[in-house]
Amino acid sequence: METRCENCIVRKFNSLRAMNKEELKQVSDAKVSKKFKKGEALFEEGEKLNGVYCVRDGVSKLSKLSANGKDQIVKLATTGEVMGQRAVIVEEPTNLSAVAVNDVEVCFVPKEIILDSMHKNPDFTLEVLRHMAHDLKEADDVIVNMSQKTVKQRVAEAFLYLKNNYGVDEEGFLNLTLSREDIANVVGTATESCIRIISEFKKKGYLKTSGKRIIITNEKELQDLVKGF
Amino acid sequence: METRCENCIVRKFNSLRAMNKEELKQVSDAKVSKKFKKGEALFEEGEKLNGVYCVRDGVSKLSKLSANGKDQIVKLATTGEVMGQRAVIVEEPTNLSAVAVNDVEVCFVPKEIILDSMHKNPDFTLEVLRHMAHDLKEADDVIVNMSQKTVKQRVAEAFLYLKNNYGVDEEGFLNLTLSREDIANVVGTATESCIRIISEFKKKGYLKTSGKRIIITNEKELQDLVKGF
DNA sequence: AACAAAACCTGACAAATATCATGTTTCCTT
DNA sequence: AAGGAAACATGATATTTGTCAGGTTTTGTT
Repeated sequence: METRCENCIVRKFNSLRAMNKEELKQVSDAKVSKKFKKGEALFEEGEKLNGVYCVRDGVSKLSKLSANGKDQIVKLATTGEVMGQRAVIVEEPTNLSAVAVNDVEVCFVPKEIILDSMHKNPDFTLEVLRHMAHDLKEADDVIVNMSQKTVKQRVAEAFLYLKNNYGVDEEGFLNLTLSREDIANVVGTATESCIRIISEFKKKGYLKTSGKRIIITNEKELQDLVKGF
Repeated sequence: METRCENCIVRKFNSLRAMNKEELKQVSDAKVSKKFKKGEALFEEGEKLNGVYCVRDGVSKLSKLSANGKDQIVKLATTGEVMGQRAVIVEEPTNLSAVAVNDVEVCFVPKEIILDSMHKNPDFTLEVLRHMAHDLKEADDVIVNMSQKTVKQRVAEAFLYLKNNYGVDEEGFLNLTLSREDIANVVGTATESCIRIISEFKKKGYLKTSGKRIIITNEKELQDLVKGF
């Protein structure tokens, strides 16, 4: 397995691609590889992060606990993404928890290296800024969806999102399998409501399930539903 | 009125404070002052922005149109804040519209100057990054509020927000007066529901109104409500 | 001051969603 | 393979919220 950041493909997808050779060498020398099993927490809301987590493999859910005790999943972080950036930049405790959705492998990069590069290399800083600008736009979109779309629309959208971002296997099953509870927490609804809607989608022939694995059988109808038809 | 950016107090509150003398001179020479009356649009969703808007005075609402034709207000931008940054950085059309809530005065700064400084001055870029990181955290909080709190809680929270951020006048009236419709669009609910909740708050003695001006008469109860008591 | 337009308000009702209770299936551990 | 825990599922019901329809008040303009 590749252990030098300079040669890591994952890096191509995140802001580390704007680093120069020396910087990458520093990162490579300081980074620590960590593995987490499905369900384990990488870090918890309120924790001080001593670095960022560059995802090599697997998916993590970034969530925030609400006053009523429910987790709201704000984002799913995948191979190539960097977690914990925000907290490191503003030097505050993180506002989100990260939990492995499946087995996850990350490279932990100490914050000093990141902050140092930011002061010295404007291209890197700008690249981080672009990524954050992108995240902010996505967050705006989520806000609008949450407040203006029905739960049914949001569930439909979640499945389309899973298909578009993680794809399907040979049989057509979604590559990323989330529990009903996780889907409910993405969508911001009660688990029972989420299950009920999935049942309805099955009855209408939009979805098929086998255990917890899911096939989208009528993508068009789901899209129309999201659009409000 | 002060027209040189170097001496502008407003700047102290935004990322322009990280600019050096020369950069500020450039900004100052290139900037154009613009005024907008209450209700006028500074820019519209989908528009290409040729620069950023530094708010000198007044408040604007940043909103996004949803599929069902309702505006969702994502943020209120006040004196000292910079609008349009995100779109300029990623060089995409803006995802938000900006409309003046009261009479607004801004300085328009051409994007070339901003982008140029970002490439040359890492301190400035980092400062912009910090502001964006802050906005992103706030957006995360809004997402959680939207999905996990009731409309009543969100309305209560909106009033507390207005008090904390814009203060009250000598008589105790909130300095920033929003229409019921605007409040509904901040909170993500129907205007009628918003009005009903305000009426309820008045009956319970949490609020008093005079025309569209509002006094919070029982802040504690509103806070408890938000916390879920 | 008169008028129109916009904003505000309320009631009645319908729809969406949460909650509680309970049963079934799946999955993991031994 | 058995047992138990967790996840999934569904019904009954209560609550929340949206919608429509009709008012009243406020505001701005002539």
